Amino acid sequence: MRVSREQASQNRDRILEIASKRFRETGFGGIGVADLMKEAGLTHGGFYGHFSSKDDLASQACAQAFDDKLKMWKEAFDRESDDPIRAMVAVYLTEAKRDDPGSGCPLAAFGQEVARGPASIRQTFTKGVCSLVDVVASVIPGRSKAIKRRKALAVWSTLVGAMVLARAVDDAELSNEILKAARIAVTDLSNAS
Amino acid sequence: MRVSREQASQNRDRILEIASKRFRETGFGGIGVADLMKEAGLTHGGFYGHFSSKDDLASQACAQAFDDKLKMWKEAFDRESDDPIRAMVAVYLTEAKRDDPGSGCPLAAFGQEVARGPASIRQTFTKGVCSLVDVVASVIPGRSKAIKRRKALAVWSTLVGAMVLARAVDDAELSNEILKAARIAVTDLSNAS
DNA sequence: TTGCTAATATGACGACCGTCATCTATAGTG
DNA sequence: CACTATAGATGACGGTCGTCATATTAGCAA
Repeated sequence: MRVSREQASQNRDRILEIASKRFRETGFGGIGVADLMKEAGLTHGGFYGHFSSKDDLASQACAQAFDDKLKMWKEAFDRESDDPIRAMVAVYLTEAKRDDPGSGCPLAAFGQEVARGPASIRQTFTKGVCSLVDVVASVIPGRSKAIKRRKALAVWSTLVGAMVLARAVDDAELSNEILKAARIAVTDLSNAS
Repeated sequence: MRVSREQASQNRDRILEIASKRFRETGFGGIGVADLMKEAGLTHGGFYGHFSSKDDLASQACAQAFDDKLKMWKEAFDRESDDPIRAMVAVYLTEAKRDDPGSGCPLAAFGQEVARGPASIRQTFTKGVCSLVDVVASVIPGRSKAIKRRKALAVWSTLVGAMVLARAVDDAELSNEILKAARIAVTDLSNAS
């Protein structure tokens, strides 16, 4: 069943897109190559024509999630030039985002698994962190570059921690409480001296 | 090879202790029942005499990690009654803790996996979160109970997010930077109006 | 149109893992 | 001391998963 070069390229993109979403939902170990391919409308055999291993796919899927989010935040900050951090918090720390990890933040989805995973994925993840930190640092109010960067790191830490805890917790009320507390904390942090 | 009741009870405790440590290092899925038992000096066969399933062990190991940490923080806050949050940050957000997840915070170790895991573990985790939040809320300076609780939730979010990111990242300098930024942010947060 | 190549399908292999049945030897009991 | 209940050992079963060998089909170049 050979397909056209264009079709094959589209298939590859489709696999990546699906993997990027499903890995965020289930973790890298939570879904297998065969299921991923089935969701892309293919069988597992052709996988290794596109990727050299599952780790290779994981790394590329992770990179794509970061690229998407990087673009998203850049555009959001271009639109909301006054109080961008308040706008960011209002988008990030929502129940909707909490309940839809598949289209959400790769930091909150992959962090712990990346720490235990292979070097290739850690590299990709680290690059993604740097990019996201830079984007936020560029819109943080502050006197010096160093302070802006320091605050951006703290903002991401709080966002990620709150999202991780809000997703892990069993109690909807507590979960919402966590999101709200972090919204206030991040806003205060970015506006503090 | 029957052993004394006391010995059997010690064996059970030993399995739990090892699981609590190794699960924090590798995640629940990162180590198998057989390896866990081998580290306890036993074979895999006796496992189901002590626990009804691996999930059961995971839940109990998670609970034990929370109990340990709860006791640890209570004692620490009893000793350091002035500026307890500064003391907490100085203990939690260190390179040593980052590099030794096995004896570290269950929130930073299990969060993402718990969110995707079975209900039993989520329940245990949620109870642990509540306890840890309460302990920190009790030592946060603040006017009202509600504010103290809100700040405690934000403190934990920042601590967990910073630890997750610091562990995931490949670059030692960036990792230390994250820890430092979070130390400052948490201290400021607890002292803010 | 013909022949070659590339993309995917089918199927299998080996490894790992959770769980359980069965066996054994010994601690606890009378 | 004899009996029995039980902790643990041995080994196996079934399922899942990553990976690869091979077959098949059709795009693409001559």
